[in-house]
Amino acid sequence: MKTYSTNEIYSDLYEQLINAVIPAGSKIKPVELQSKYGCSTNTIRDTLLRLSKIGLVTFQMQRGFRARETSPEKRSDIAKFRVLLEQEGAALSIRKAGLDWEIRLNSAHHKLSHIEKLMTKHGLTDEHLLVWSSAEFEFHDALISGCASDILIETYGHIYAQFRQQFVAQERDFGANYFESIIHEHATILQAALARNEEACKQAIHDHMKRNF
Amino acid sequence: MKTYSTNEIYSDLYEQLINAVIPAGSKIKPVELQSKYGCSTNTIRDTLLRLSKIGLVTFQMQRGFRARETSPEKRSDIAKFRVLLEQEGAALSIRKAGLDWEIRLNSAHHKLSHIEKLMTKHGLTDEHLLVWSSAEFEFHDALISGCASDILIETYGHIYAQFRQQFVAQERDFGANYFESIIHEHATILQAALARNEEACKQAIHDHMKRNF
DNA sequence: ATACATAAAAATGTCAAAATTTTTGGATGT
DNA sequence: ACATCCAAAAATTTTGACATTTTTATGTAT
Repeated sequence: MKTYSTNEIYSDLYEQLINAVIPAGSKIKPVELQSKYGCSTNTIRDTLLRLSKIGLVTFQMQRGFRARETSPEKRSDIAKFRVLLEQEGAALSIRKAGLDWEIRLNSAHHKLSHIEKLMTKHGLTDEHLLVWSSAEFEFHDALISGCASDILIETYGHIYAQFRQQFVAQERDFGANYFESIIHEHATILQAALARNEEACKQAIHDHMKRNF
Repeated sequence: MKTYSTNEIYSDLYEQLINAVIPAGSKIKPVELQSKYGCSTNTIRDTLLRLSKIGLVTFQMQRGFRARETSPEKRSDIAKFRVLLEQEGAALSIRKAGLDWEIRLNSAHHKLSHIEKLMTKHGLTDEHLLVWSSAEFEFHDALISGCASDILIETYGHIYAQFRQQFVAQERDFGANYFESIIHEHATILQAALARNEEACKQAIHDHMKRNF
């Protein structure tokens, strides 16, 4: 039986929350996870408190932990807030960042684009989806990485994670043209960013997300 | 000797961090707080993890806790980010909120205004500053309270706390005209909000904060 | 002096048990 | 049937001891 280090417990729970293996809104009881991870309930509690920092888990005194609730309103809320942060981060990057940012962004898009092509050619395995998921984050993260605001980047990371948590369980109808749209949207964002066109980039970010409003 | 409940420990540490009694950047060792609060180190650890959620405390595995660092760059960063969130929250409120929001905002301003008048008449006791501090938050919180975005309101709360932490220790030169300016700025924000003038309100929020950029 | 290795001390993390609080399920009365 | 109360069960929180890791202090070689 596999033994887990604390960091592995954290990562594992993170993954499960992001991918709705632990469904949004469900109760999380340290006692039940204890046996799986082979540690004390206290270590689980500790880890869940750390996960509550990024908002994947909610915590109430004497009432324990839950995977953050979801609802159509909450999804819309998160999506709109994500747009606000990403637009600001991208605009600041366009205004202030240098060549290194362009290179970072370009390379992140290249990687993402590569995976997206694979996914349209062959089907969508869970494996692929996992790789895509992290590549997509890296692209959006790169987009705002030139904004010179640590707090914006930090917050964006939390919100992106929550966004995943809220949406992953929902849209299981990845039609073929779903990914075609996404691919095009990412390209549009990249183009506008590299052209240093603030308004076009904001618009592209908005369009990328508007299906989730 | 006073005994503390866990919630009191949380509040007490919160206050100390907000008011830089625990200076920004300083190490926080559970063992040292244990005797003061009369509990085990683990309870302190638990509390500090909860405080790290709102960003007042940073945590690194195997390296414990620190009050969040400060620097001119970080202060500027937080101030600008706060403006972004508050502008958006206020704009959304202006667009969407109803009469109840206006009443809430007006009453929060009334309370704040009352305290501010007291402060200019009599001097600035620490007592006054504490009351003012919470009234100021309530005003800004009321301003964005009609935005219908839980995540924005939640995040704003965290950022406001961090803002306080970053700035309280710094500007100890509350000149007489410092508070006069603040009073005027709050009034300007209120006026623009009640007039449902989005652009004027955003401008007023920016002007209120720009000394901190 | 500087750098490096090592031992001692301090701080942090993990655990299992005990204490506290909340939740559950059934009995009672309206 | 519905609400209320109570006791049992379950879940959560706190504790103090122990294990691990990091930091500090000291000594040695370059």
